[in-house]
Amino acid sequence: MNLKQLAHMLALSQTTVSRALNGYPEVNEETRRRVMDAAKRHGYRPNPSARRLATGKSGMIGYVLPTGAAVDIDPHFVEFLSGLGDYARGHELDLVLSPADADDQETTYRRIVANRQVDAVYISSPRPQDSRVALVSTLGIPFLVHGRSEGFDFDYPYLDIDNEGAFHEAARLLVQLGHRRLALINGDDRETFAIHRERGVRRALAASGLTLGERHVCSVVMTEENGYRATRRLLEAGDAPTAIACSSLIMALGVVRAVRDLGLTIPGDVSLIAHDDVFPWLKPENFSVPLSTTRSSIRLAGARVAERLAARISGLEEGARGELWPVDLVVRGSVAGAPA
Amino acid sequence: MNLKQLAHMLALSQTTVSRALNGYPEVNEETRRRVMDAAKRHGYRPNPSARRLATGKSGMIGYVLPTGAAVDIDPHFVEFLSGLGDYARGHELDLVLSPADADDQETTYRRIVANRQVDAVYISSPRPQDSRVALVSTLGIPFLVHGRSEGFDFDYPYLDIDNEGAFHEAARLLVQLGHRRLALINGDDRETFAIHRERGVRRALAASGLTLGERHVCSVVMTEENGYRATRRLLEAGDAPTAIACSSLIMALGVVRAVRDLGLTIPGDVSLIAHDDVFPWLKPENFSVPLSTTRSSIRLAGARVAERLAARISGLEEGARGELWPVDLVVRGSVAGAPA
DNA sequence: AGAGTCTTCCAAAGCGCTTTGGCTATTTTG
DNA sequence: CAAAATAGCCAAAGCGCTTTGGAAGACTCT
Repeated sequence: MNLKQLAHMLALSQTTVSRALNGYPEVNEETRRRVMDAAKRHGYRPNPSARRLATGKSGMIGYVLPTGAAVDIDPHFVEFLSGLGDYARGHELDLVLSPADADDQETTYRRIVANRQVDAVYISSPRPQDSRVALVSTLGIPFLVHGRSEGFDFDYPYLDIDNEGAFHEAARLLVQLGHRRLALINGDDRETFAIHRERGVRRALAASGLTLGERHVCSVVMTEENGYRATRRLLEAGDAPTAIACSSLIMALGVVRAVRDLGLTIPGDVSLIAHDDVFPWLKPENFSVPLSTTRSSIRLAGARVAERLAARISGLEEGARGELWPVDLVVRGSVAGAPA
Repeated sequence: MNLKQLAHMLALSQTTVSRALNGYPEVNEETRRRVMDAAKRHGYRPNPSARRLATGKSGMIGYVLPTGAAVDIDPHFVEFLSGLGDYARGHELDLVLSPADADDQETTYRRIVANRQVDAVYISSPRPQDSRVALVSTLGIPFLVHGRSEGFDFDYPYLDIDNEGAFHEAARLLVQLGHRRLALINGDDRETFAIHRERGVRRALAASGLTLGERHVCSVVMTEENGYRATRRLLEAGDAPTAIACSSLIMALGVVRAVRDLGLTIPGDVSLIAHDDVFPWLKPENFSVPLSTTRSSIRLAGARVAERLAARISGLEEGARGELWPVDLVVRGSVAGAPA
């Protein structure tokens, strides 16, 4: 059942039927009702390929997926995806993932924009001066950054959580508890979120005249193993920290294991606060010692990103609106006063 | 730069240019060279929307993503996706995720097929008599099942790992070590993989005249917390098992925590074998006691699924070819002889 | 009553590609 | 050497939708 048939069956022109269905004003309400009625009755669904060719709109949002033999997709991605799905479902919005060589994403961005394969894209895990952000904003496709870049002379729309604030709060709490030597086990410090977190910790320390020792901050891919190694290194050194801030729950698993392996305890010897993106399959309250966390649901962020992208596509949202979500600090058993 | 312009510039018809580029035989090799050359020089890329309208092919593979407030996407998915990406990248294959209400995926399948939005789909986490498999095979779109369904009177193409064999081997090893009371902490037993694993364990036990006690098998969503709870329940009961087979590394985290909480040790009091899908961020050898596992890379499976789907799209693969991958049993420190 | 304004509809021209059905040389065949 | 086959190209017809530029009729206004 296509437009032609439907129009013929209604003894109307394709034009009128098309306009009736798409809500154009120049069609009699009575006629519109007839058309919509017939369309529903015959299960007419406009062919998206055709509509797309005619309008250039695809009804999809895009994501360039960095891949490569040495590249692992972040497990956070799946939760973010759940959120996207929560919104997209029921809005007939599909998501297209375009895998690209992690070292050359530009080609892919250009392709999907030139081909008008998607109506909007989002960018995640941005870095300062992220070339994707610059590229996409010149390409002129609606987009949204999940996270923030930095160092541009232009603004752009984003959704980010207050990483700096979160880690500032976390570090401030630890300092208040008497800790003088903090360590930060961070994610990849080429990414903005990690930079912001470090900034937060440093700011809290500075407020009490403290600093983050050179060897007390490390930046690694967020795996359990890396959390373990970093912790061993920190705690086996001379000026071992008495408190650790950690950028992910998965790394925190490694931290906990390392502390135990060394015959130390949390929070007796070491206090620990980690960031929690709220996974259904790994919860901080279920750690052997319930973990204090800075908490922000990445799934909710995914839903909001989808919602805003949809708004941008339909022109409801414009401009470089930035949205910064506060982060909860949830205190549980893994923090205590500094050991004597 | 579109076909028309390119044709005009070459003083050829669109027909000839199109045929030259698409490798049709009825064009002079000399001419073809000229055309391809010009196309490359001017960076001509056929408009996919137009091609799609004309041919009905989209160059994308589809996946219906079950979503819902109570539905969590499996973290395994992200690794599978990495694998898909590994293949798809460089083949200009995009992946479209169509979020659907988990309780009504049929509508979405029908939509993407009717709209010819994708050239092929894959189905994951199938159950016996899975309605998606039946549906998709009547809809007549190329597809591949990752995992297996059961109980159909027709065959279908799939890629699965030998779950039964894997858990059979694991259980057999435990029995050989003298264990008499095994327990299985399984995933959702409405899914085929879980059924097969249980079958494998039972078969191994039966071979030695043993059985899997009713209360020694449990089926839960594979989270750390559920692994913990299941283990507590198992070990605190009267006829506590001396060995546990566990369907995922994430659950195994909970198992380990529960064992420790009860003041028991692995493998002194309890032996443990878990299934490992090979995550980069959580490795069995890094558990406090290195974990014995049945190992099969889900990422490799993802790549193979993409490869086979591509083959099916281009007609290189046909029929109901099933592919069953063997699973490695990797023995590490978490298993030992049964306690006296 | 005539001019001007709405309202409601339509024919036809795209969008950019693939594919069908010829048409003209050129080569092969009996 | 005439007939048949082949190679190489093209014009035009789709694919199914949106949108432009009218046009016909109804209505308002002076």
